[in-house]
Amino acid sequence: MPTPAHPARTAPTSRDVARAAGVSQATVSLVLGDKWQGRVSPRTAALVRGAADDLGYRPNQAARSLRLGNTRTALLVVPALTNEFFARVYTGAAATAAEHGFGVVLYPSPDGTGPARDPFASARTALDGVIASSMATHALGALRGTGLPLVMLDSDPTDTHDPADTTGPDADGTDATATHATGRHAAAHVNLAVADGMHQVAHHLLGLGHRRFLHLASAVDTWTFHARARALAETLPPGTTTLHTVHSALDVHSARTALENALTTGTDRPTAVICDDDVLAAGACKALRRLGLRVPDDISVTGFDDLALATAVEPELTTVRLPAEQVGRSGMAALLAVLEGHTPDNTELPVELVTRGSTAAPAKP
Amino acid sequence: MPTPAHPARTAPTSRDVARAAGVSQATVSLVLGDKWQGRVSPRTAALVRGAADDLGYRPNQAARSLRLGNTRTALLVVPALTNEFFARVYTGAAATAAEHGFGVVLYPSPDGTGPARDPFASARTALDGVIASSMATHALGALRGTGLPLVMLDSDPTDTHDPADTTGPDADGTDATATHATGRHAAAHVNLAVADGMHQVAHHLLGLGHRRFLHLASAVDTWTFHARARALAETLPPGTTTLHTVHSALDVHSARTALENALTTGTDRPTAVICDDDVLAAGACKALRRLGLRVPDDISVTGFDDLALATAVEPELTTVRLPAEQVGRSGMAALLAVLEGHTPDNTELPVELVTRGSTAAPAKP
DNA sequence: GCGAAGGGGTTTTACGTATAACTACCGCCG
DNA sequence: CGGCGGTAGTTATACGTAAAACCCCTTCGC
Repeated sequence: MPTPAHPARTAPTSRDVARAAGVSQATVSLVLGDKWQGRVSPRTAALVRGAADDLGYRPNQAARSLRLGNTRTALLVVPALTNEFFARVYTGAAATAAEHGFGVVLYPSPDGTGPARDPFASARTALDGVIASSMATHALGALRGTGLPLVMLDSDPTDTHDPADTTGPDADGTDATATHATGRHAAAHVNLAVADGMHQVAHHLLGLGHRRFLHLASAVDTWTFHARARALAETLPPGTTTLHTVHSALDVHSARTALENALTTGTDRPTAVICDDDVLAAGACKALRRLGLRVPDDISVTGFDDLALATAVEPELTTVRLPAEQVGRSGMAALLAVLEGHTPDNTELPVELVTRGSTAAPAKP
Repeated sequence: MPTPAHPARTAPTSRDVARAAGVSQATVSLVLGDKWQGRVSPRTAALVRGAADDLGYRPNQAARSLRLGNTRTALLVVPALTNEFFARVYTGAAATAAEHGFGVVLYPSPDGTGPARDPFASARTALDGVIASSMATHALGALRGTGLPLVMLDSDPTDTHDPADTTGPDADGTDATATHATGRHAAAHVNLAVADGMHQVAHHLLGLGHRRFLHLASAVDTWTFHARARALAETLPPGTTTLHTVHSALDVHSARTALENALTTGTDRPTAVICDDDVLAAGACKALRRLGLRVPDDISVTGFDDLALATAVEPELTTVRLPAEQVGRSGMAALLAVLEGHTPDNTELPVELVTRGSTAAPAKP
């Protein structure tokens, strides 16, 4: 066996590398930090590098962060990872982060809606910035007041006071400081063109000949869903079309019962159900089947998001494809820009209608 | 406006708290670390606490980690978060971690399969331990050699050499050290009773009268899928039953084409398709519908995992419910135990057959 | 022949925390 | 009255890194 000289294995430090290379610790730091232009000879630099990966040296991140005052880590605040959309947002954000030597740590709501005292306690590592979905209502409150750079996803772009538009000025003098604080972290916005998406859905259905619509909407009280509802209402010509709205939680079962209730108590049946989400659309399809209606022959259904679910169900869903990974990438890019001192523009990412088997011309009466 | 005495806002340190409370920094550390029993008077302790949250003091995690030599952070290595199962594993792991003041950072394969040089580069923060799914084949190689405590999820429990059972002893003397190294991080295992799950599926179908089976298996070459195949083969009585196997990637489209190919070229049609995953089952249902076969009247289908998808499709899938969150919780608990010096037992979590509409007695010929 | 300019490093310091080691004070017992 | 133990702190140090400040030697311009 090899000499067990040092049985207690501890990670090699830059000083160990220095000793091995016969130079000072400072030199190691310069070389490995690529700051040795004209300060260290190429020979010595090579020597240091050799010693470093002989020893398998990895800089201690804690020490690095302490010295540099930054952590190269961002927090992504989302409602729940089991929602495929947000899993994809994370994937995109993490990819862009990795390209810049950043990491991403998550703060999803544990149970999907809990209050969860402190998002920053769960993120053991300190943070350089935050990317937050407006749907992550469980954490928006705690976000204010932290002077951290903030990027909001799919939230009201006219709202610069960002986290929580609650309450006016407080009683005591904290008002001025609060204004100052929110002013400091120049919040950037990354939004999806959800209004345009709803436009496209509506025009698609109008073009097929539909006139009576039901909007199966998310019960989550968030800008993105308000924007969809508003866009839908504005697109449908009044007088010649009717639009009813039903709200539901974002799961298949809730959607099914919501739609069953709406249709059994309903007046004249809609010919198309427009859903805020593919999950809702899947629930809608189940409800319709239960009621003996065929999709799309008797009634059309549209979704939103283009999740994997959209092509897993039968018939496949006509839906609006959202560039989820791109949301994450753009969000992280905006955050990185803020961290470099720039003030990025708000971005709005395009969406695309995907026509599949769940929509067709309405049956002749 | 309030006096802008200190325009450059920097986070308060323990020294600031000390100054505000009129004590030394060490005292602050003692009080806030709850180590002041008999060392600091209750009056002073209260004073310190008051000053601390007046200033909104939060200990600098980087400094803390540097001093303590640990980060209270674990890495969870999974194939992809868009797989609902692993999103739920994360949720469970993060919940248990939070209860113990730990954080969890993720290392999913960016594109679902990439090689991705270094999992630890992406995790900017240093790590105390690793929890890895055996399906995260992209990272298993890099995991070996890091002396980090390791918990394996759903991998061969008899394999203690854990990451990568590749290669025998190497050429040079690294063999001894390698053995020593793997010996050091006493890998714990958290497994699912997938074999029992397959037993239950098989007995359910046998009980309904099925005799000709097709196993739509995952093409991923991993212990968990081998275990399922083996369990299935062992459960079906030879002679009176037939079992064919088809492999597919883990997405709806691949599953659909795989099954279509199998059934169109096939000999005598199976009466039940047993799938390794709900996603595969959804694909199978689509294939069968395309071939004009009704589920479950003409042919039964079973899934595995009990994802949300299982109740979103029509008919709802008979499947095996896996306690995904519990996998994460148990994995994190095992890791925490290792970090406290214990050597936890391998755990096997029970699974449960959920009978739904995709299975029925086979049609009389 | 001498000051200036660099090349090639080294020494030193700071980051914020946790804790070991030390000090000062007081009451009390022998 | 000297010492001892307990109380209530303080001072000093270490963690590993990055970088500012310094230092010495050689070369070069004039």
